[in-house]
Amino acid sequence: MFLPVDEQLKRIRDGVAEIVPEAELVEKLKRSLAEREPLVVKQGFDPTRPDLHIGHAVSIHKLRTFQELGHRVVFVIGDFTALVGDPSGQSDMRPMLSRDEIEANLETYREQVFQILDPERTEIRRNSEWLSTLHLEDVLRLTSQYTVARMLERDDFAARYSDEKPISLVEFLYPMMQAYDSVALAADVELGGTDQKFNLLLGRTLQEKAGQEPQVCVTLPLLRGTDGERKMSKSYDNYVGLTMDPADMFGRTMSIPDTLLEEWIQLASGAAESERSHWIEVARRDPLAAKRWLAETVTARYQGTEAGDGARDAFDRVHRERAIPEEIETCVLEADADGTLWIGHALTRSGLARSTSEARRLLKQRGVRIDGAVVEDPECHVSQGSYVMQRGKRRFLRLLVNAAGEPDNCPSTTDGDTGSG
RNA sequence: GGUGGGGUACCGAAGCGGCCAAACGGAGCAGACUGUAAAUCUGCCGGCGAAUGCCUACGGAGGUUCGAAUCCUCCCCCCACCA
Repeated sequence: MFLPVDEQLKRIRDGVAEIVPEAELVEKLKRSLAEREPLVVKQGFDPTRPDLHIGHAVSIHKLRTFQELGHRVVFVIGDFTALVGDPSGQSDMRPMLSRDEIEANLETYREQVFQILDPERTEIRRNSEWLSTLHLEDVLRLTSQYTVARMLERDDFAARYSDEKPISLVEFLYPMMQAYDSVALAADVELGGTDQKFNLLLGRTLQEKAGQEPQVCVTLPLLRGTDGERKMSKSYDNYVGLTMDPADMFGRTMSIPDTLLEEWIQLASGAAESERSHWIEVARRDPLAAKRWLAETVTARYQGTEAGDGARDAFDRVHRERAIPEEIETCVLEADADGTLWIGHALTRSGLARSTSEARRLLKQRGVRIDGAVVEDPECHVSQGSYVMQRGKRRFLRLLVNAAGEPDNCPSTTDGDTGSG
């Protein structure tokens, strides 16, 4: 399991943005090899957002690499902040969670993370373990180890400061806490996105002050979301979730702009280097082909080869042949007393539209089809029976209209993403 | 503690007594085009089963007015400068 340092380094380097400082990593690897002692590699995660996406996966796969190289991976859940909440009030991004909620989220994390990491060799730790026992004097000592000016160097603080946006004092403590996690674990390596660089470096500083050997920071490129602009995030709804169903995974991947292809092939496909460069080349002359390969590969990576194939076929059906998908969800709705159902209500009650007003708009804009035919008349009623109802180009539902008296039964079409911000 | 500037819809930002469900951008949704997209163009974009209609909404609570996002009072919150 203990590969030569060169070999280890090569595998670690692949796809990372930066290793600071690389020379120290080499030293650590050498020592680890000589003493047969694995390195402690940590990364922190926010328990308030338990939905992992393929952007997170970039670094989790790198953790996996360390694991395969025989090192000790510690997955740190930042539950302490979530327990306390953010008293500054202006940030609803850090809601207070109960212990039960945190436990539930942790469970969700496990399921997703162990799609990638080896459960046998992954330690999951909560930072409340060591943070909740600190006394104010400990905290004061910590805060004396860093200066405000240096804090304000951090990109987002600098930006907010010059934009006259508030920065509460606790926010200075978040990076301190994350850095202290490294001290508590005596981490050798910390992983994170490039936007985490500041926090990772702070870990080094605090470790040094604590008399430890500072950790090496390994940053990974941020995967941009399906919009091709912003970093992937659930709150922008530009993400591909690890536990999404295969059709959605495939579809969302297909929707990325061509300009993003190279980046995604590089970071999200998980393919070998030679294969990646092949498809990057293909992407230049035949983006569609490359994108289909990418979508299939990404889907197969998390859902299995079969799911990848299936998703591709289903996608082709809908988008290339403009046929209806083979499998669509069924929604059973109760007819009104007169035995019919107004199409506007069918849209709302099935979840295809958020409100009757929206349904009406869609109808006006000829965005609704029943059994493949555009609904021209916004007042159209359907009688009892089975239909395929379609909103826009890609949202389908099998609609079953029942006699009055039977309750509605829809597979809760809630894509109600309360991403809050 | 003092002085000044602010809080408007998902976000940013106009409006400062009626013409305001609120300009304009962005996001989002639908349509056209296409290679799934992107770009571009068009339309929509608080809710309510037709609506020159009703309800809800411009930080919160009251008030003045025939009429308030706009004026007054008190409160809450944010920012800057000075201390």
